[in-house]
Order: sequence, then C-alpha cells, then structure tokens
Amino acid sequence: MISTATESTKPKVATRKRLIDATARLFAEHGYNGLTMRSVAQEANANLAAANYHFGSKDALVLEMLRERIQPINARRMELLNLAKSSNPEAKLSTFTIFHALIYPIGEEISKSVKLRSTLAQLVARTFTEPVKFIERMHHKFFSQIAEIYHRELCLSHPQIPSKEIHWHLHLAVSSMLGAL
Amino acid sequence: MISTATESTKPKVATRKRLIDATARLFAEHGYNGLTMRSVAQEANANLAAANYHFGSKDALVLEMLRERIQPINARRMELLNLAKSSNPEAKLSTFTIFHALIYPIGEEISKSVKLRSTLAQLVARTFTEPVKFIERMHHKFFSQIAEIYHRELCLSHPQIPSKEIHWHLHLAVSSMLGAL
DNA sequence: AGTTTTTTCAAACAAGCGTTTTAATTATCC
DNA sequence: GGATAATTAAAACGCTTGTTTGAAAAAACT
Repeated sequence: MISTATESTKPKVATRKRLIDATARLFAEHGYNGLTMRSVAQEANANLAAANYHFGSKDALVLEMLRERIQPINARRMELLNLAKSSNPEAKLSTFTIFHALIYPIGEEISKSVKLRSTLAQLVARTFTEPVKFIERMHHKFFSQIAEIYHRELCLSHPQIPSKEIHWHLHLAVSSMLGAL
Repeated sequence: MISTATESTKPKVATRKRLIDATARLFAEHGYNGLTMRSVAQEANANLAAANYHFGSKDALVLEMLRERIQPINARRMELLNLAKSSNPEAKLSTFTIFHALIYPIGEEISKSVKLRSTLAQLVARTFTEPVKFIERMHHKFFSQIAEIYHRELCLSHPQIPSKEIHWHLHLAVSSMLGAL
C-alpha cells in the first residue's frame, strides 16, 4: 500500500515517517554507533523489521534521514541566493548577502518546529564528529556541492582574493558556526 | 611479573602502556561505542584478554586512559595557580592569570609530544560529545573538582560579580575553548 | 465480491561484542 | 635450579547487533 491522499479517516502517522523521526532523535543523542535498529523500532512504535523493509539497511536509514533533514535547508539557501542575484543581475553580491543565504536557512529550519529545535542543531553537529566512513561519504554527497557553489560565489564577489584563501575562510567560518551550535 | 628497572635487555614497551596508547588513539578516532576490545588488542599487538586482565573491563580501561591523559594537565594547572598565589600572597589574582593557568597547560601538553598532538585535542573534544553515561560520570570525577577550584578563585578575584554569573561565564569560556579545539 | 500488492509481525540467522575460563608461558624470588 | 607469582594465549561463554525469512494482516485495485 502506498499512502495516498484518499486516506483521511486515520490520523496515524505513516510508519516510514515515524521511523525517520525516531532515527533523528536517537542519532542526535547517541550517534551512529549508539543507535540500534531495535531502539529505532521501539522509539517509532514499529516492528524491528520495518526499518529494513522501508530503507534496506541501517546505513540507508540514517543517510535518508540526514538527507530529508538537510534537503530543505540547502534548497532554501539556493532560493535566497538566486533571489539576491535576480534582484540585481548586474552587481556582485555582497559578502553579507552570501553568508546570510548560507546561515539564515538554518535558523529558519530550527525555529520552524519546536519539536525539531532540540535535535536539529545536535544533528548537524553530530554529523561532524562522527568519524564513521559513511558519514564522510555523506558529507561529500550533501555538502561539497553546496560548498562549491558558495565558494564560486565568494570568488566572484572578491576577485582580488586568491581562490585558495577564500576556500579556507569559508571552511573556518562554517566550522565556527557549527561550533557555536 | 611486575616490570621493574632491572629489565634492561628488552626494549619492548610494557603491554599495559601499549594498551593505554592504543585505547587513546581508537577512542579519539571512533569514540566509545566505536572502540572494541578486539581493535584495542590488535592496535596494541596484544592478546584480546590482556585488556581485561590489566584493567578489568572496557569501562575501566577507557576511564583509566582518560585519567592518565588529563591528570598531568590538571596537576600543572594547580601548580601554575599556586605559583601565582605564592608569588603575591596578599593580592587578588587577575582574571588573566587565572585563565592562563586554566588554558596554558593544555597547549603545553599538546606541544609536548608530536605523537600525542593529533589525538589529545580530539580526545578531550570526544569527551564532550560522547553521551555515554560513564563519560558523564567521568566529567564529574575529573573536571567538576578543578572547575570548582577555578570558580572559587574567580569569585575571590571578582567579589562584586554574583557567583552564579561567574559560574556561567566560566562554563561558556570553557565550552568555547573546547569548541575551538 | 475476489485478487493482488503492500505492509506488519514474530522468529530466527550469522557475526561481532565484552567477558570469563583454563592452560601455557614467562619473569621473579629464594 | 626450583618454587611461586605474574603475564600471555586460545577458546569458549552469553548477549546484542543488523539482517533475512515466511507467513499473517491490511490496503488497494478491478
């Protein structure tokens, strides 16, 4: 069965979403190694096999959860960036504008839901302290792309500064930001 | 057999020390849950049962490793603090002096050995991101004592500021410091 | 309605975990 | 050198892990 809009009588949240939410909470609190399929199943009030049925493996489950949490932030970043560019097609973007588009969506997403507030920040932070291999893959998958976009934008904005130097400044800025979380 | 000074022919490092060092490396890289007795044994070129023989349990092993790593830092802190106090018994200590005695020993210890350089910082940082219960116990055991000493010293130095406020400032300062690592 | 697809559930699997046990080996002391 | 204590080594112990299986239940579709 695929949940469609026709179901309206039952207010029960789809199992898939309950699993993702439970995974987010437990990952934020205990990290990847501390998170078990059984703990996820219990937290989500689902069967042990449910997670493997819906996502295939523990790796895929956590990866999908991170993707769903980070996706809207990155989408909003691009939106803000393109908005700024289209409002003034000729001029270069200011540093403030670029960093605003980078940072602001995080705050937006955190404020959006009180329930998520306690976990989203920890979630992103965990992502940078978990040395597990698949997390590194995930970094490349979800972040390197958007990092490159911002790097290019900053280079356009400051053509007199070497690209390499901008790279390090961006790196440092993001690290500090995450450290503050 | 207890390793004494009489052994001079064999340059082989004592198993106990090799286990502690291996534990430090693996704990810094993989965290508590990611560290296994088997990986420690392999990294230390020792038998699986060796760690349990020398330390009793995994908990005790990691705890002892942290104790040995943090002990010299805390000892040096007290040394610097007492040195400053004895050099000028009457006057209050300056804020700089107090924080210098708090922070400087960390840098000293990190610079002391190039081998430790890559792990000590990560080690302390891990200590604050690992939510495992025994790590919290360890915080209380190794840090709350020295934190209290510095809190008292700061209160003496700034009698006009409420104790509670100092507590939070100290907390924030230490957090920032560790974040920077 | 009946049929087919999708989802749940309980049980089991092999693999890895910390720990214990028992015997062999090594160092230390007299 | 022989007795004694300390250390190493291999194997096994229960237990938890992620994953798979096969049947039951629910939902969707015609």
